[in-house]
Amino acid sequence: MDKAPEVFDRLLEITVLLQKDLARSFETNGLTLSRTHLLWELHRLSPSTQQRLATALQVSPRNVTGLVDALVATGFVIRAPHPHDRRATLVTLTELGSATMTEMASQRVQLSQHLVAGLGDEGVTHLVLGLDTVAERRRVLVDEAGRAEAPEPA
Amino acid sequence: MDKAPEVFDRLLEITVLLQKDLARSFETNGLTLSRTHLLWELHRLSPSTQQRLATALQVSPRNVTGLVDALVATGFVIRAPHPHDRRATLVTLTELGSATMTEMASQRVQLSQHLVAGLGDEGVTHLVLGLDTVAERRRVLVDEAGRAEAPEPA
DNA sequence: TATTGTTATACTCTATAACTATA
DNA sequence: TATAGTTATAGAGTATAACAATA
Repeated sequence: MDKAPEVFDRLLEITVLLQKDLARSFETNGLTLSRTHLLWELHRLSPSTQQRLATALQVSPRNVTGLVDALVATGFVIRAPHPHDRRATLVTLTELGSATMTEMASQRVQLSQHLVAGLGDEGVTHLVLGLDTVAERRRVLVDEAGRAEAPEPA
Repeated sequence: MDKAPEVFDRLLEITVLLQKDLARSFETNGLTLSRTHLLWELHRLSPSTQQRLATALQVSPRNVTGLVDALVATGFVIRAPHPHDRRATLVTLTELGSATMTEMASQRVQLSQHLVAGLGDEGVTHLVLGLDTVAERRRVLVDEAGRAEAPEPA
């Protein structure tokens, strides 16, 4: 009974569903998945240039321009000139943006606890260990593929 | 050291990365994530009406029309009239589509095994148990939210 | 010369609404 | 009357390329 072959499919299926759940819940706040993702990174990165956000999100600078435009229009962030580099813009969370992210952080903690309810401390530890292993192995694979100049995993 | 609060974030992060990896590898075959998703469902559902695909993918019928158009144009599927219902269309994998999905299935098995390498049989069992628990708990949450008529998890 | 962000352009995914042809 | 699929329309996300201002 080797269950390894199914791991990837289960991981993908669960998270696709969770993402759709999330997207639906964001709509309530007038947010989309991509915009929320940016906001979430900004929550960590404090005031940040768009360049930095583009790198963090692994997305084109042009894309960030559009997302920030929308978030400015809806009042979640503001643009301000960079104090030392007049080419750059600093994007900052407004109070609304900040409050929304704080709220979301606490909802995520709650959600996490719901999701693992019934596993027990040991079960959770095993799950996290498993997820970390997967993340690490993925990184190794990507590195190898990158070095071979031939992206190949599917 | 309660690790439960992080479970959701880790799950999301890993799968977002895996999805991007996947999308990149699909490009090699002239496929996108959504089109591959449809192909993957079709691999299970044999000849299928577009309506059924729309339900399986949780997507609008109009959307399926577009995806199938693209897959027909690139030779992965064909449309054929439904034998008993002249309103409906049956979508079927071509040899190319079928071969591509078979190949992908085997690549996913390989990828899965890579991803859990180092965990050991027991570790894998724990991981799968954890993922199943999460999936089950999510289902319960969605049901509850649905009954309360107020989608609420975040 | 290199970098930051923008305008221009284009493609994909997605949705709703109105319509056609069946059932 | 209800269902299967399409046309029409629209908005969001994404990318590349060309360009402006600045470093």
